[in-house]
Amino acid sequence: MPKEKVQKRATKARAEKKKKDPNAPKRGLSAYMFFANEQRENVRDENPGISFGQVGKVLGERWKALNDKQRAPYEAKAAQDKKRYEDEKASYNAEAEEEESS
DNA sequence: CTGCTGATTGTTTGT
DNA sequence: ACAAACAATCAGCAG
Repeated sequence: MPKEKVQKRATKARAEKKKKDPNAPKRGLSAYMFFANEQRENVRDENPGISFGQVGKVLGERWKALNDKQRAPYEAKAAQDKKRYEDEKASYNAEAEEEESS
């Protein structure tokens, strides 16, 4: 039984308001982002002139259409991107510590 | 120790 | 510049 995850997001609105972190270490991207970067061209190429709504949906379908192996490269990228985020977090931690020290 | 939540990431298109 | 569908994420916090 999947837990009803009511994901309510408002994009930038959150970053603008809700002040949580001093330097906000923004996490890394997600497999979808890398996958979209490659597929977006392919999808639009097969669906010339389709609107964002169609592309977005079709894109998602294709994403899952891939096997774990196909997503592997994207997940791998996501993993690497996450590492990048780790660096931000590191700086964020250092800064937070410094601030505390100060 | 475990799980939940929130914030975030990038694409497309349109105004 | 931002809004939403599309999907992943996953880090930090709390009981």
